[in-house]
Amino acid sequence: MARKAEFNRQEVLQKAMDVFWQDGYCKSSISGLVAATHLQPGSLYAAFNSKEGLFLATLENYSRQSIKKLQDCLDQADTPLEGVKTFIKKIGEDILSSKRQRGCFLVNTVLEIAPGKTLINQEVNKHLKAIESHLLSALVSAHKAGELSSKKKPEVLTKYLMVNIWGLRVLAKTNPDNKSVRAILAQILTCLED
Amino acid sequence: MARKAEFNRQEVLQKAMDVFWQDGYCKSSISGLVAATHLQPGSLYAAFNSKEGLFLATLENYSRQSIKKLQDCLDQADTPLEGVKTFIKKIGEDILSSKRQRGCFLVNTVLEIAPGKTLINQEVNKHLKAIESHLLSALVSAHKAGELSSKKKPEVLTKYLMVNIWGLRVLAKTNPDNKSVRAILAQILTCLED
DNA sequence: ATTATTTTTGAATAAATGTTCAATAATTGA
DNA sequence: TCAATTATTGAACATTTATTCAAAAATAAT
Repeated sequence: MARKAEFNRQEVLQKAMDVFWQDGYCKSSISGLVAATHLQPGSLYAAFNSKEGLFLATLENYSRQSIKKLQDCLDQADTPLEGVKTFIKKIGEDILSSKRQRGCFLVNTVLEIAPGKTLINQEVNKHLKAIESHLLSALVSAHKAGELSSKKKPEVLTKYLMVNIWGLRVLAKTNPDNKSVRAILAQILTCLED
Repeated sequence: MARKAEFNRQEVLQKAMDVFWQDGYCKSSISGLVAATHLQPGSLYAAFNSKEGLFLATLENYSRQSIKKLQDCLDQADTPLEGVKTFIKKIGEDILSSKRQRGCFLVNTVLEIAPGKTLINQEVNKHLKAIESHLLSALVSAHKAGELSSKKKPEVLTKYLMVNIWGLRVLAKTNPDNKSVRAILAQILTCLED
């Protein structure tokens, strides 16, 4: 017995995420978000409470998509280790192919938001840990399957890979040339090969 | 035949840098900078032209200090390779010791500012390349001195190390525990040891 | 058709933003 | 002492900001 919402939540989230991802939280204005989402301020606030609320929703949206990408790599690979390697290689391809260098939305956000116990900080760290945890379980599987040297500790390897992925995401923002990206990628992957 | 400026440029730059480094370019307000530097808006604008101008000056200030830190490591070490190792270890110590996790001012800035050909983007990339170039010459020296396996290419190694340093700087913003940082650091350093 | 309920609209609000500038103060050389 | 020159002050400016809300529109059940 009421009116239905006219907008598609997922579409709005995607549009808003594009804005936030491109310009960062602080520089993204409500008027810009209104233009991008084709929702009036009132509708935006009715649906997401605040600029921060909308931002948190887009962060969650991004995190979900990122984890799905990792999971797809793992699902399609013959072995866990191959899946992890493919995932990392894809990050490299991503850097080389995409024209606009937006890096990683989560990493951008960690560095943009001042350190502290704000909601945004808590949430973005939660999302980063979720990705790390998925990567870890893949490497634990690889370890158990004997794909990794028994000397290697999956926990350490995972954290090291996360640091390298983050570094690659920074690299993405510096207009790197193809050759460099490929060479760096090869160097990173060596930790999984011996 | 004129009045002297009352403020010390270096002190003002340092205070302004603290603000920008802590909160980012966008979120740092002129009123906050006025409070931190004890300069009135008019004086700030007379000295630096604009918020952007002041920011660029603090970036340059930071870059100069960073390069000096690297150079100090190299100067005090017995060999170029030892100097590079010390520099990287110090980044780890920095992460572990400092209470407020501000990461690296340059990296924060690359990720905050939207990609494009803005002055800020050009300058921050210039500063990052300057650091990379200093690191490269150290590794070239190490290579010539036989400290590095002749198979290794200093250029690739440098870029790889830069990516890892950037990744460490992101890590700094995620409240990492001591054990993780040390383990990651050890893993990174292996590329210089075999 | 009527009523109840929810969504949409978009103008209005108060606060904060970066920047300017005329007035004032301080210093220097003559 | 007196100009000349430069620095400092801080109020004022026009924008832009995030947010609100009363009115209007749309839907669903009775």
